[in-house]
Formats: sequence, C-alpha cells, structure tokens
Amino acid sequence: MPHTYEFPRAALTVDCVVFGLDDEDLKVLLIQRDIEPFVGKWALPGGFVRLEETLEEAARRELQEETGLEKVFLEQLFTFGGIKRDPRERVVTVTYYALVKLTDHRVHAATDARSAAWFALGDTPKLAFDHDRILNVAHERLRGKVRYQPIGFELLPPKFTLRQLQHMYEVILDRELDKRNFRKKVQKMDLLIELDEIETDVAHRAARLYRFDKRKYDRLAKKGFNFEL
Amino acid sequence: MPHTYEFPRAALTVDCVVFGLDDEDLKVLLIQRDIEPFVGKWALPGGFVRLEETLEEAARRELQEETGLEKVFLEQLFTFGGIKRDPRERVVTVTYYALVKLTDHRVHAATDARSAAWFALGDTPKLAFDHDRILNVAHERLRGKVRYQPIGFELLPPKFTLRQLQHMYEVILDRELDKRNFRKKVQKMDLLIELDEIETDVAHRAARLYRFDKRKYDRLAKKGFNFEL
DNA sequence: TGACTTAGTGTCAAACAAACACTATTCTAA
DNA sequence: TTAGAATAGTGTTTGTTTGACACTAAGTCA
Repeated sequence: MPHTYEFPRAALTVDCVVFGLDDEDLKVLLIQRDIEPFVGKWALPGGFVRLEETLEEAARRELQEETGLEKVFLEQLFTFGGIKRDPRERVVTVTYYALVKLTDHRVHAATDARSAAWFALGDTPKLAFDHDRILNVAHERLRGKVRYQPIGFELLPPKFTLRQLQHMYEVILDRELDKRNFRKKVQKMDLLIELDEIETDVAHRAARLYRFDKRKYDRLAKKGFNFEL
Repeated sequence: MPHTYEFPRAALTVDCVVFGLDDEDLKVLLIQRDIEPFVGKWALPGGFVRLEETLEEAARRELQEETGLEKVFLEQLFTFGGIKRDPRERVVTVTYYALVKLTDHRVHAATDARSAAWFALGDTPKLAFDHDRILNVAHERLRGKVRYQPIGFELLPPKFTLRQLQHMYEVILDRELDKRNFRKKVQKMDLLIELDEIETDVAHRAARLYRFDKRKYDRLAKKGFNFEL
C-alpha cells in the first residue's frame, strides 16, 4: 500500500466532455458526484489514471464505468494544472472531448448507480471543480474544429438527411445557414453517399438519406484535401 | 524526503518545443542531456513539475533554467502519456511550443553549462525519449495554426519587411507564395503599421519596415474577426 | 380534397483567388 | 561614373467562390 517518492507528486486524472445532439440542442453528459468533495454536485465524468494504462485508455475506461459509453469518438482537449483546482491536493487533469450519436445512447442510467444525465448546453447546473471552464473550452474547440474537420458526423446516426446535417451545423455554430447554399457546398465536396432510402415516420414529405464516406475522406485527407464548411 | 501515497503515481514533466526563424530555415532549440537516461543525447528542454507551480509556470521556469529564454510566446501543445515513454518509470509530459525572435536570442550557451543549440527542422539528430514525435506534432500544429492565428509575428523582430513576413510563411507552410498576391492580402487585413523607416545594411534597395498592430488585432478578434492567410 | 409541412432546386452579383511582368531604387565593383 | 546585380514595389485579368434570394413537388393529415 505505501508508494513513496523522493519528491511530492500531483495526482493525475482524466475528465471527459461528452457531446450529443438531439433534434433540439447540443447536449453534454454529466454525472452526479457521490463522494466528497462536491458530493451531490454535477461534474464531468472522469477519474484517476492508473499506471498501467495510457491517458486515452483511462478516459475510455472512466467513460465506460461511469456512463456505459464505449467506442466513441474521443480526442484530447487540454490539460488543466491549476494549483488549487481540487481543494484536497494538487490534481492535474488531462481532458478529452467525446462525440456520440445520441440516438444510440438515449438512456444512460449509469452502470454504477451514480446518476448520469444529458443537459442542454447553456442549461447546465453549476459544476464541481473547474468543470465549467473545461466545458467552455470543449465547446469552443468543437465549434472551431467542426468547420475544418468532418467530426460532426460523429454526432449523427449513420444514415441522415441533409436537413439533419445542416441542423447539426446550425446548432454547433449557433447561426442559421442558407439551405440551398449549404446543400450546394456539401454535395460539391463529394463525401456523401446518396442512399436508396428515405426517412420514415415523418408527417410530411420524406427526405433522402445519406451516409458520410469516411474511406474517401481519409484517402483525400492524406493527399492534403481540406474539409471546410 | 518521503512522500507517500495510497496509490502509485506517475511523474509529471513539461517539455517545450522552441521554434525560431532565421534567414534560412525554421529552427528548433535542443539541449544535450547530461544525466541518465540518454546521457549525451539531444532532447527538448523540460523537467519535472513542482507542486507549487502551474504547468505553464513549470514550462517557463525550465525554459529559463535550461536555455535562458524568458517572456516568450508559449502555448500548450499536447499531453503525452504513453506507458513506456520513459525507461525508468511512468512519466506523463505536458508539452508546450514556444515561438521566439531568433534575432534576440542568437547565442544560447545554456546558463547551467548544459549545451543548447539551434537545429534546422529536418536536420535534427535522433532525440531522446519520444521527443521526435513531440517535435513532429509541434511542427504540424505550427503549420496549421499559423494560417488562422497571427502567431507567426512572434518569430519576427518587432520591425520587419514584407519580404521577411512572406518568407516566414513560406518556410512554415513549405510552399512558395506569390509576392503580389501576398502583399495585397496582408495589406487588406489592415493589421500592419507602415513605419517611416527602411531596413539598413542590405546590398540592394532597402525595403520599408512594418509593425504588427496587436492592439487592433485583439480588438477585432473579440468581435469575431478571423485572421486567415 | 384542401391545407399543411418539409424536400428539393438555380441564378445573379459581388468578393475573392490565382496567374502573371515590368519599372524603380540602391548598392557594388570595375 | 557608370554598368550590372539585387531586391522593392506595383495592377489587371480571369476563373472561382460566396451569399442573397423564392418557388414547385411530394407526402401527411384532417
């Protein structure tokens, strides 16, 4: 049990900002803390890094343990190392942001009885630690990155309509886009596969479904192609 | 001396990729290690984080101690947490990249007798640890970021010619730019202050000097202005 | 079958990007 | 002093991209 070092060491954690999208808003997944400090407060899912796992492995493990999520898009965000960010002792946290298809993960009773819930961005409670700040940084990163990397598709189901796609960008970028110009642009990129299917269960004319052509994108990206919305 | 914890902890370090620019190339500042492991090998300047300093403070302190550099542009790059990246034990490193005006810092005998030297990118020796990879990530980040944030000015002296500015972009982006189009573009941005001075000590017609108008940029950036080369 | 809802489509004008070449100024060296 | 070498500095044209803008088609529902 004792682990002794010549110099004092900071504790190392990972925290994840999980974004999901529904018909209305961009949402973030939070968990309610069941231990001190900040018992009862909402916080980002996360926890301590073990010596035998990489940072990303730690992030995925915590995500799975606390929210049940697996195999999600996950990317490192920033490392926060403020001296007093944890009241107990020095804790440095490596943060990640994740994008998930909310349709696949509607219900999320956390596996370990801790409660987890989706909150619309801009409607989140005050969070534990400096997690409000982390959430902010993540949101900005998402807004910035979505415009020049095709990560937005991670928020949509595999088959989607052009309207859903446009809506996703409108929500993230927080501005309206012109329907005709938007469609012109994405079609010209030639990264969408038009399917022989249309949406179902809508109370109006059904729209055509598309898939994102990831293989083609990866090929083009290697040759220096630049996705730009 | 004994610092004991219930669970084992990784050591935490910072490492810095310091970029400088001269008339020829983009350069990186390396130090030669004088302790194990990798004695004699070249490496990025860096060292252990102390409990009473933030990550950025640690990076600045190490930079000052090992290379004499102070008050440089410094931004967090990425956190590397591979399990075996240090042969001794688990070490997680938070990396930063710095941009310095090489003209101000031509000679860098390191203050603590460790030797430090500038290497042209693409002409660096094999580095200690995973520092080659870190250098690569930093180089890519610089290439990406220079196009939509006016950080390139950090590599130039306060007063510079349009030719120097263009050359800086050509070196970083690794492609030639059209002189007239380049000048048109930067002048239109209206972020350069034309000085009543021209360069000296050149064996040909002297060019006009300019300054980057940081105040104006900061004002515009707040209002959502987007620097794009 | 009429009303409602969303799908899907094209044109024009303005701004921007990319290609392109010559004259002007200063210094150097014969 | 003058010819040559080096870089400064400057506009136009053409094709491409962006942004504004409105109607018909298809399907659902009452």
